[in-house]
Amino acid sequence: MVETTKPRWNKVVASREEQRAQKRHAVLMAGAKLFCDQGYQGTSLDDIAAELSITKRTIYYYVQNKEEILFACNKLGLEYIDEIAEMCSDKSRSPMDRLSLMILSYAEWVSTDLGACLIMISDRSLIPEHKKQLRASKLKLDLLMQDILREGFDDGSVAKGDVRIITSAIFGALNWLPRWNRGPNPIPHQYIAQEYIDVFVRGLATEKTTP
Amino acid sequence: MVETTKPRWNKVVASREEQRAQKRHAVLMAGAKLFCDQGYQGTSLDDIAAELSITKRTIYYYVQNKEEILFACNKLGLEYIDEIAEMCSDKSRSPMDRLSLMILSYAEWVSTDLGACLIMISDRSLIPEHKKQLRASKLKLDLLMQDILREGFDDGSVAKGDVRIITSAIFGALNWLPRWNRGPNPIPHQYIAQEYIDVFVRGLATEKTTP
DNA sequence: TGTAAATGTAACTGATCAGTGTAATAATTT
DNA sequence: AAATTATTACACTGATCAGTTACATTTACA
Repeated sequence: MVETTKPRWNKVVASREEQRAQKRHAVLMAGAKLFCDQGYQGTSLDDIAAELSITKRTIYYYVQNKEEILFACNKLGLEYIDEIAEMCSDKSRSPMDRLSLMILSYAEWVSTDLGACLIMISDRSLIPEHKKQLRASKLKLDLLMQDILREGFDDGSVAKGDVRIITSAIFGALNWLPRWNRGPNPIPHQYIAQEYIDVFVRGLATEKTTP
Repeated sequence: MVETTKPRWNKVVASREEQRAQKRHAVLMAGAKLFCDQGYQGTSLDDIAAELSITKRTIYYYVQNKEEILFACNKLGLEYIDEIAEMCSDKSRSPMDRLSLMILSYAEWVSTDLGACLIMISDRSLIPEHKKQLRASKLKLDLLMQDILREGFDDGSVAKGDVRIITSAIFGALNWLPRWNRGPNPIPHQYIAQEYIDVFVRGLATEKTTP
């Protein structure tokens, strides 16, 4: 029997403000994890409180309401998306290189609770204003990927096709990751990403078909 | 202003038993549609009733409870999975052919409400017994795809790789379809499937990289 | 025409759950 | 020590919703 240690507040030496921020963050992380495991509507604030061994009332000391937890998780998740986008915008690298980097770093991100939460949990529970705020950021990587592909078309390194569809295939494969590779013993995301890169870049066929 | 016609009962000449079956089916289809759009927990039986312009009480004339609707939808969805599996088991066709056929027919299936429902709605709301019943069938196509890939390895037509991961990439891309291609003007699934086949079979690179 | 199946009405139960009110008590800062 | 901040205990409201009860009405079939 394994003793499960409840992740209580992170007791550290820090200013009140810092502590407050850390504790709020702990609420968000617990939320993200439970939302992924049980769905947003399937997770009660008492569940989140129990996960942190605190009371529901305390949660309301850090957030206004449940929706704010989901929204804040999504905003946090998108911050890393921005980092990936920046990394993959470096035009000194070849399109294929940047595409591989994108798959690699996106696979890493989507394996975190915040990433998985953003991917798996529908934004239908967010208020319209928040939904709107997130939509643009969510599209960012998609458009960047499309740009990279077009550059690849232009310099001849990428076989032509419909960028929207190719992009949806790549992100679809990656977005599906948290649905089957969560739990106690996930396959390392680096390994998966490398296999995905292999499949998407070189394809399954051993021989190029003659057109 | 467009007049939206409520899809009421299908009034046809049929025996009592047939009508009963048809009406039950209508309940399931309405359920699948709404579950996809609003989630299982986000859909009330009153929603389903409203969709059919009937009362909640009538729904209970055709099903025992809400869970039964989801379970029945999933079982129906899996029936088509079985058909695909059979089609793609024809060993007289090449592995690559069967792989393409699989992508094509799976893309079609996942574009239906029943298919999308099975893919998008977590089975966590099902009772354990029902969950167990479905799990095996869900795995069927996955294992078949893995077999096809291994056959391709053996006859040299498919480049070697980790079958579990390759399979997850293909099904991931396809399973993601209903998340972005639902609504009033979906891109035809045949078109998407063909692009996916292109990507997965020949890959994105124009040149094979020298190992 | 009479019987059984099908559907509606409409109120009700019981459970869950988001969010609040309040007061008491810890812990931390000044 | 006093003031502020953090946390608990706990009961409560109001809403939603699955599932029920019981009766009336309609439709189809024999």
